[in-house]
Amino acid sequence: MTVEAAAVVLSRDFYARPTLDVARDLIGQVLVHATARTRTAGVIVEVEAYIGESDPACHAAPGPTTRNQPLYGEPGRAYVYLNYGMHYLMNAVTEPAGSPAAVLIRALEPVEGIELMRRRRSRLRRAGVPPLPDRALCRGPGNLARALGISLCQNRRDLTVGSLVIEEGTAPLGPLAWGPRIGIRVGSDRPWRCYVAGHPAVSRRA
DNA sequence: CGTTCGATGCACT
DNA sequence: GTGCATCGAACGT
Repeated sequence: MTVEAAAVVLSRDFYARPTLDVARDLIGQVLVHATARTRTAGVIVEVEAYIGESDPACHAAPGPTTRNQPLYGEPGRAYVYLNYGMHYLMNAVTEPAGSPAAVLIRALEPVEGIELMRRRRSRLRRAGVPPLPDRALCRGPGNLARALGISLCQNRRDLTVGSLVIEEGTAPLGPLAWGPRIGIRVGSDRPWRCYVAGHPAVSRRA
């Protein structure tokens, strides 16, 4: 007889803290999206912090707008938006309500529902093109959203309860590294990207 | 290896 | 009308 330990879901208090602390502590936790068919899940290995109206790269930089409203709201909720017209990017809202900030999830090491991930990621590929290796399924924020089936429907969802949650991880990962955030045109001086050094699922570039 | 560039939708000015 | 918190195909070396 086998007994599985019940997964512990991260509490709201976890998110209601300084964003850089939340970013660091999210590494190694497990992002889970359960649909009617299957659970897809992966260990977080790369994140970026976006902190306040004074951060020019944060969506709160222009002040409150329709789109960035979730950033000002309750911590522990999802902030999902469409980028470049084709990719959904998922954040976890941080800091107490009224303090607009979030952590962008940039890469996962897939652990569950890998075949479903591969199906969701499969583009129109010619015959003979090899399938994506596991480490590439959730490498990059747009890719992981697609692999987990995350879209605008998940915007504002409570990450502490329900079908989209972040659970406590168990296995320790390698040493962490900090560096400038990727792909932004402003605010790249702040070293607010945190990732597992040398992990194969971490997105490249610089 | 490396770099460039087009796809694509919508929030914001 | 402008500009993205991207991705991957298509080049060049």
